[in-house]
Amino acid sequence: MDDSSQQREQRIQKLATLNAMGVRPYGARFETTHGIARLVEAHGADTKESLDQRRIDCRVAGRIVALRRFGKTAFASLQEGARRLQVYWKKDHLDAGAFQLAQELDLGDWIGVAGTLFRTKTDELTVETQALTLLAKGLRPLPEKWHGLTDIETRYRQRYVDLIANPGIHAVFETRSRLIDGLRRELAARGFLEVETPMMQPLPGGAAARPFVTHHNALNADLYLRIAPELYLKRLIVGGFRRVFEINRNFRNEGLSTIHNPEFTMLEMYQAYADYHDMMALTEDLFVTLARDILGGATLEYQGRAIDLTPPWRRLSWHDAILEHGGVDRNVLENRDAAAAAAGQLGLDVTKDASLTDVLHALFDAAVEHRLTQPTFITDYPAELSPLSRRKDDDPRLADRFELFVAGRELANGFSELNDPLDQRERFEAQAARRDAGDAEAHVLDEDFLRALEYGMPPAAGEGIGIDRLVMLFTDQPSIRDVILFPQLRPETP
RNA sequence: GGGUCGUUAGCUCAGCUGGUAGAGCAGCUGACUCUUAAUCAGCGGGCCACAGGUUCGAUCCCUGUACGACCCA
Repeated sequence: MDDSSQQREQRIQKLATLNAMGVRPYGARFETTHGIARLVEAHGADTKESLDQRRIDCRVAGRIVALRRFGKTAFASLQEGARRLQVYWKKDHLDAGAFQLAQELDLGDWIGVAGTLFRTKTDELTVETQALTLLAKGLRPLPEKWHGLTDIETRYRQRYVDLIANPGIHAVFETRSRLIDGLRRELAARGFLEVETPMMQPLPGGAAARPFVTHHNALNADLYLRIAPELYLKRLIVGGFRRVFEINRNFRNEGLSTIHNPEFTMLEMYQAYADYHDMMALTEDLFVTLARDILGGATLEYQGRAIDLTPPWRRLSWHDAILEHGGVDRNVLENRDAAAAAAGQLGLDVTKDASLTDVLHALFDAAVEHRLTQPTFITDYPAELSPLSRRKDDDPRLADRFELFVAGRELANGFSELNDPLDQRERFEAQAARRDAGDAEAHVLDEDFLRALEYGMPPAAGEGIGIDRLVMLFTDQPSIRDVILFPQLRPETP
């Protein structure tokens, strides 16, 4: 961490020079009249004549990201966020101290400039500097101006450098913010109340995943970072909230990949008296509204593939999807051994005690998921795989459930909520049996949740939407690490 | 967890069949009062990821480790 380089040493030397000049290399307050983005927005279209006539004075601040000196004059590009503004100074128009300071400036330094707007003879909007303030001296050289920073590891570990060197990154996170903001706004407009439920839970519930464990000293109790807020949000439906949602982090103790980060952001929403068809319609409505808002239309391109979010989206049952995309014979859906043979042909490992549903589940993941490019609701999951979902009235082996796939990835999971406390207990017990058989991801029986259901939960539908994956889709980013500012990496070795 | 690939100057990258390392940008010195990958002249900067091994000799070959990327589970 304390790596030194020639350039860093030189810049530390410069601090002494600056001090000797009476310049504080780390300034305090600096009043600006404009942020660079706002100034460019306000005056980026003004003509040379108009600027010369009006003599617009401004005070701006930014990081020097380019510096072209010509002896007694210089041009610098100041960057603030993703935007740049050129400033110009010449010896004649600065006092001696300011010019001396200007001679000591380096790429990466933060400066504040007071001056007048004009256009250069190449017609670039520029601030003619009258006063110059050093706001912060940079001690480390910036990445190269042309190729920038491309080393992926450095980009994630030192995101601050990534944001300086690749200002386009700012836009991804601006879109992320607008997307989350838009979801909050749209849900509020539909009568949903935003709530917060525990991130630290005595029992990890609401999803099939391994949790992180932590310990509370004063309570002398282990707690789990939540894998989902589901069971708490449903307790709120029991308590009489009609429509609630939560946007927050979930934590799952599993491997990392381009679509998995151990902490990720999830929207979960619950609507009393509704069913899973209502949630599918709501999802279509939310997505297309956000797309029009943020992308300007219902179509987008993701990694070279055109995707059309215009509703209605295709609905396809889980079993039909396996038939359609798995290239398997219909008897595979009913015959465990035929299914195992089909799975074997795809190179999947099938254990002896895997049930028909387990094998079909593996087939679905391997053969179907990545083929679902256009938005598709896969419906009617096996109840066996859906321990918190209501059973279908006409076939209790299936659940009133859907998952949404776009661009070959699961983006959402929703269902009509199981509100029969006795059935829920049986489902938990079946999960406990799986857990005893070695399935570390099986659900844990939550007595308090069952107690809540026994007070009566109105019929309700709920859904979780993976925000990070949604942002990936909207910003055309290939990896979840590109939409999380500080993705999880192995700790840096010293 | 398995496989493949990568790690060389601050950054982006070369480096042949094994003979102790190069470029561009950045930096330093000088010239230059409207440039924008400014230009011109000169100069510095390296634990070649780390640890072993083979060899007279290793950035290069072999083994292991660390970190990363992608694919698979």
